[in-house]
Amino acid sequence: MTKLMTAKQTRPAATLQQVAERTGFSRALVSKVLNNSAGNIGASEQSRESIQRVAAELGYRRNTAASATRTGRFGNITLLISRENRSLFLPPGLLRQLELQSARHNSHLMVAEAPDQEMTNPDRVPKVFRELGTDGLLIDYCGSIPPMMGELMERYNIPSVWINDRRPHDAVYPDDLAAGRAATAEMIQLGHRQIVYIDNENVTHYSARDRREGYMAAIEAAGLPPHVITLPRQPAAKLELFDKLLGQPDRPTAFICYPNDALHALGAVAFHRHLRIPRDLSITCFAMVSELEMAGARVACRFLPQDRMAECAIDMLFKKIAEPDRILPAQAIEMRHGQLSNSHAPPPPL
Amino acid sequence: MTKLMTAKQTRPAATLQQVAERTGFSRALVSKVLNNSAGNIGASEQSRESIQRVAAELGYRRNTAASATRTGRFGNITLLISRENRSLFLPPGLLRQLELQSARHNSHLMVAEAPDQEMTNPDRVPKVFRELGTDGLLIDYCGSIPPMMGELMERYNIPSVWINDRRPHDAVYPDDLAAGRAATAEMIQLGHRQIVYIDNENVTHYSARDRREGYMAAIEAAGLPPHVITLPRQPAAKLELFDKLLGQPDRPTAFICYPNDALHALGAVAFHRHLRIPRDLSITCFAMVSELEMAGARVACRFLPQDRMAECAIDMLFKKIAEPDRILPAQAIEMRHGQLSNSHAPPPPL
DNA sequence: TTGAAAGCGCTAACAG
DNA sequence: CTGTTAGCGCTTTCAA
Repeated sequence: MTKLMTAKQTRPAATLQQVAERTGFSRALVSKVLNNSAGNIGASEQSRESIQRVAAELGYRRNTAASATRTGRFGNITLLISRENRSLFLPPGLLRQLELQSARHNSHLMVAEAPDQEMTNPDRVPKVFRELGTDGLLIDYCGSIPPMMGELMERYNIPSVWINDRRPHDAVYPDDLAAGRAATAEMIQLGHRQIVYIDNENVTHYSARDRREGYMAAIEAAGLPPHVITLPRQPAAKLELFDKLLGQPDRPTAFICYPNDALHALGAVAFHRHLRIPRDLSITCFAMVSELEMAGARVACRFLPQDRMAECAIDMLFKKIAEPDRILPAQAIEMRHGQLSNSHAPPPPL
Repeated sequence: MTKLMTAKQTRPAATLQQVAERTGFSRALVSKVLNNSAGNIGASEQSRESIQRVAAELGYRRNTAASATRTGRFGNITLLISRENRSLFLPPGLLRQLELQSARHNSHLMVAEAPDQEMTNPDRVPKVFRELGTDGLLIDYCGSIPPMMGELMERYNIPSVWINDRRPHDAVYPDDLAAGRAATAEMIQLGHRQIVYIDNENVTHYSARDRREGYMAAIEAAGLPPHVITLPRQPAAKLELFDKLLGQPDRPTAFICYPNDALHALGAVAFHRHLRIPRDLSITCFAMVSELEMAGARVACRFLPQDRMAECAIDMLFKKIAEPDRILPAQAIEMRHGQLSNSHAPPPPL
């Protein structure tokens, strides 16, 4: 008689077998009642009740692994994130929304780090590639995919959806172009003629490029002079730059920028020069939240609705899992904005 | 005539069986060679080579679920995060470090949201509780645990480690008390006598309390007057407050604060009043990075080393998984700091 | 409406 | 060193 070492650690959890024995029904029936979510007919009202009662009593929990072994569905999807910072975009809110949406599909969410560019050692390939254990991949990897990873993905052909990367198919990303254009158009609409776009210093991501291009498109369509500034690195230099800009007689009246360093340096200078938001200066910025605070003012932000993004991506992925061969068109998510009146007003008479 | 390949099938990766057939060896041997990470003796050099070659050829990948079914180990751990924002602390860096450490143990990292306080509907209990499918739980839930969750955890008794919550056992958290004390002590050491502590407005987390207590302890030990300020909500009010403070003849010379709103409002006012950092004003703050930028200056931060935190937590969890009954003492992670000289100096002669 | 039986793919014990 | 055998817990026919 072989004694199987069952990992004893975790379980006061009963098995189907045990529930079956206690109720007097077969495992098959018990399985149907407990784990067949879709209208579990095939058992009488009485039997069902009794089975459910006993299962609850015994603390039955389905063994995910066994179920997966049998059905071929693992009941989880994997969020693949880049190990390189510049290729990663994962605000906590997005992660949570992804989890939420994943749970709606009764699926777990796993997180795995994608291998580095230089990785070649097969031992260091992440488990998600080495083993067969996930139903689909949500790839959050902006920029170029490491060659090895591409190979692996081709080879194993796991249903995948890309987020945050502009690809023609199987992708979901924010509509940064439209966001940049809309942000600029609003300023123009209000009457601004000197609209400065402040670029994020160390960003290579397509989103930065797209937003700027949106700005350019709107500016050019209105026949206005474009004014794009790349922020210097030195903290003091930022202040100097803004101070010079705002000290001109023909100073800019509107700014579009990324948050943090740029925004706060601008805020400090504006405060120093007694320029009030939005009376003397209109500002908008891109962020993950609807508004930010900046030296005495609230600034309306153009932000990505993370819930929409997550819902779209996860739904697409499950469609992909259901029909792996079908190529799905990419979806651009429209960005939203906070209360514009907080930081938008017509330009002051100069 | 072979059938045309139906477009990209989710090719069922080869099984042990198939590799066995192709090599002529038994499944058992093949399994030993391919999946027994620990020095796979039990097969001759030749056999091993042949098996590995064929496995690679056929694209064999172990089926995680089947393996788990057999061994009772799922090969994943779950990060349980709170659905309520105020109880969640999960900077992206921490998530990645957790994944990294998890991978070191050859384990996947899953993410699940903990149920709300009021949740009672058993259908909405997350899958991680409903099913048996994870080896351990990393609980990131600061504050009081929802009663139902407590019940579930008691009942199912999954090996768990708490992060970010001060518990006597099975927990890993930043040493905020020491951080608050150290931050204050450094200022005192430099000769500051008017040291202001700026509280985070809407924080109920123990960390805020601990840091403040650390401040109080250091201040009292030095026989200095404590000065704790809670920031007002209105953006303009913040500026006013700082302006009043810094306008006094006997103004504070050092600040300890949380980043963002407080820091930037302070920065704007300091800039306006021509107070330079650190010549006229010393500042330190708590953050997730070693330094922050603030109106023309770099501010040294006291920050949590996320890699240490993750390593500690994950190692503890795997210890717990190995010996579920053993109660492990909690670990406080010492916080680190950036380049102090950037924002620390002796107080100016007033 | 119920149950018997046949595996899913893998691994561990035990022989040879 | 290698193969045989017996399951892990679950789901799915198929028959009663």
